[in-house]
Amino acid sequence: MRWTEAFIPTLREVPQDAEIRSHQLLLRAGFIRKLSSGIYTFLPLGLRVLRKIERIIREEMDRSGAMEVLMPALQPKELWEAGPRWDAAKNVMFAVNPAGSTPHHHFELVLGPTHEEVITSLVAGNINSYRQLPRTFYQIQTKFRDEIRPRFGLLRAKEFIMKDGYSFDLDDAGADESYDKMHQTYQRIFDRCGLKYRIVEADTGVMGGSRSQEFQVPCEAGESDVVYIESGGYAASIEKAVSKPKSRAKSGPPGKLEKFATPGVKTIEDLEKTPYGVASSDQVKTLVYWCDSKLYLFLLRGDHPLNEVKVGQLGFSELRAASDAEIAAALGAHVGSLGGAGVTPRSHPKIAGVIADEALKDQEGMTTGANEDGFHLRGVSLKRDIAVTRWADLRLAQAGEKAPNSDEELKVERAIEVGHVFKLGTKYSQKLGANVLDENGKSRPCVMGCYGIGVTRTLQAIAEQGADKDGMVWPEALAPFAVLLQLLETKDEEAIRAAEGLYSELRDAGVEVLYDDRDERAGVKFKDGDLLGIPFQVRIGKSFKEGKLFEVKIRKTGKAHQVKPSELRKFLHSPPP
RNA sequence: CGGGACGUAGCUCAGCUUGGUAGAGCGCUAGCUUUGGGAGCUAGAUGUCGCAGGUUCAAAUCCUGUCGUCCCGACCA
Repeated sequence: MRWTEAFIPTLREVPQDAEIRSHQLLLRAGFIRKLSSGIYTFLPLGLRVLRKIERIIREEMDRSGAMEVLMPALQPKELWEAGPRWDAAKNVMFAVNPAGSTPHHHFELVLGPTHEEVITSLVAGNINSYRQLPRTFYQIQTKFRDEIRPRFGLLRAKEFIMKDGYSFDLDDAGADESYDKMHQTYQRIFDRCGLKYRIVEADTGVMGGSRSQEFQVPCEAGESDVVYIESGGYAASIEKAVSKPKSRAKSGPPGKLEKFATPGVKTIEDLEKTPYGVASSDQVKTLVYWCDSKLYLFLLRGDHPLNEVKVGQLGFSELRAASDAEIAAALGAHVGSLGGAGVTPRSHPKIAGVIADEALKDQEGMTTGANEDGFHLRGVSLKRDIAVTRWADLRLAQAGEKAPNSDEELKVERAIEVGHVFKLGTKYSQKLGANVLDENGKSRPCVMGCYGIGVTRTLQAIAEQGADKDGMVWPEALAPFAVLLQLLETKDEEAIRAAEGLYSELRDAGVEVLYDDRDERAGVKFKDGDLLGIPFQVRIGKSFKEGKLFEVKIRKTGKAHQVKPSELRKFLHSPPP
């Protein structure tokens, strides 16, 4: 393609509404444009990259034996109401009706945020026998979510392209096999995309299910926190991560429970300071949450943050921190002086339970609030003084703690989630009637798995991971073009002839080439060329004029090489490192 | 939805405090010069100052409302 006939609106300056590198570069290089918040147009170059990512996904999904289908974006609301997660999903779905007149549907439509319900109902209606299993379907298409806060360009958009795969098996073992196959397929896909990524144990969230892993691309601009150890023996999302706590500053012997005055002390840190000098690890932190309309106390060691996702896993569906006023009404003290000691259903009828983190089990000599403003208790024994109704892992894993399965220190890094695999079980198939008869003639719900890749998000993650100070750097498999041919001596007849000739030759040979034939100064072409990130820049300029040589700059290394025209094809085929 | 910032030319932004003829750089058009890392000079075109009210002789500027955008948080692939 000739640049002078293409649509490549590059920007010299950083667009005002782009914060992170990849978003800025995609806009500046003319790959995408924003239509509205979280809604983007793919321009020709961006679309070429998108199509290449999709092609890799299709090839690998097909290789795994999955079959592609195309499902409707418009879906009946009733289908969702019949499914297992309407309450959670309705908050992110767009409802659709004619904009200009009164609705003429008998039912409402929604724009699909994902397609588990659709595929499950398809299978329910068309697969009846265990002989028709296992089957794995996939789709690559636009999905819609009314994100409460779109951000970072394609990373969190209202309209985005996803690959979703869905497996149906007769039994659990089969589902595990399907899951493992997809897990491998995902590695092949992301490897081919040239991404460095980490596979982490993950929470299943509203999807539900029993096994789940995320494919995370380490990157400062990411929205997920990933916990891992260098050796690779453990990696989990921050929501899921488990850790061994550090030992306490001074694990006290059983002592006498004693109340002492702490005027003005409101925080764990206040109590650490003189004159009190109580290490945070020797304190019990008391948090109060509304869980499904009941108040619960959550106790953790002073140096351990609460992981709200783990609280949700205890079986609560709605969770919200109690306000100071609500707490005062229930406990008789304000935040800063709260504690679990002496709290029982009889003494505090508004408190439905005291849930304590496992790290506190059997601890003695702790310090905690006295449920009386300005007073704390020391010598607290968890066993003796606090009526814990339930023990659980409530802790947010922290960098510097030890992994659960080794003595290696955990690290935490930001990452972009590009893929997620779930073993769903029978949650959807039961609810939507995707049953088959097994070999004994007994009806059983299919055991399902689902497997997502954020395609548009992956595109930006690749841009983010590959970028350098001059622009984007695309891997050869995904670059919008393989070669950028730059004519630099725009007034030199011989150079023009050589460039035109090379352009035809490369095209005839099936090389994807973008020919920068603009009447621009060399500097402009260099800057634009580096910005786009095409792997090879073949320059016809000074060295051609002087010695009939092409100059090939390899974008990744930044190195320029003088190449004889006759050896160009060979050079491009096997470039120096 | 809570907190913060912003909305002026295609893009990046100044002007607003202290009301008085709408600005710069880049880009665009034409010409001359220049020609290997976003050229120089000359001449041009380009604006409902987000929108709606209000205050005022007079509003980009002050006030109120509203819409939009971005950032932090809650939500999530």
